Amino acid sequence: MSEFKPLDPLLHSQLRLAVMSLLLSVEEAEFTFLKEKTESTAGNLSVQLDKLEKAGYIEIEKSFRGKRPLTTCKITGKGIKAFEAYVENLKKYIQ
Amino acid sequence: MSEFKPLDPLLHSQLRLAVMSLLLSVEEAEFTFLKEKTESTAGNLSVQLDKLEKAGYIEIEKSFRGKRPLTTCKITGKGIKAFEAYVENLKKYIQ
DNA sequence: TAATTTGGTTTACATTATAAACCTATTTAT
DNA sequence: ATAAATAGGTTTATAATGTAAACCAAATTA
Repeated sequence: MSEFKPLDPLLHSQLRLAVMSLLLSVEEAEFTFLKEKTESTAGNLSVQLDKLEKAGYIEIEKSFRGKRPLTTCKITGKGIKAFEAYVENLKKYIQ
Repeated sequence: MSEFKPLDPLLHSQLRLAVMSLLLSVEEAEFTFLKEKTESTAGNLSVQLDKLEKAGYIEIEKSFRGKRPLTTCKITGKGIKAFEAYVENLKKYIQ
């Protein structure tokens, strides 16, 4: 009943979890949007996005808007599944 | 609406959260009980219990059962409040 | 043309988590 | 009686993680 399954360390991080949460609702978001919503520093966000991408939880597209770089993120199917599993496991910790 | 409040770092840790979760339901638990339920190593558990105690989230009593040392833990009012606040904040991350 | 801003990345440092090693005392086996 | 194993932990060393500060290139503004 009260079994504590391991919590995916990639998701059990405040900033990465916030990012995933945002991406779940919007399905596509710019770096600056994520930065504002999460109130993180750019450096921290950059690092954490990298990790999520390497895990295959999000996809990152780099392009230009006008002449400036633009980084766009979207969650993947794998990311959605991982998030859902994480939430299911987490619930057993918090009832 | 979708504001991400900071998650108490003391509780946003798999093992410490599991411990707090257990202590909430039983109100008093022995070291070995916590160790079995959380499937943690004694060393890790020892360290994490220390942190929870230093934060005032739990109380640790050391005594003897027969001739052997016995460590008993119980959650404090402060701990309960912190746990509840953590859960409230966390919910905004996971809907 | 110098300073500031945008949109980030890289790097260095501090914190954290974890396992391994250790410790003291007790119990069991020889 | 002595040695080996077990109980019930703590301490310490190392690896992993999170974060901010420093940095960079290009564009914009003063």
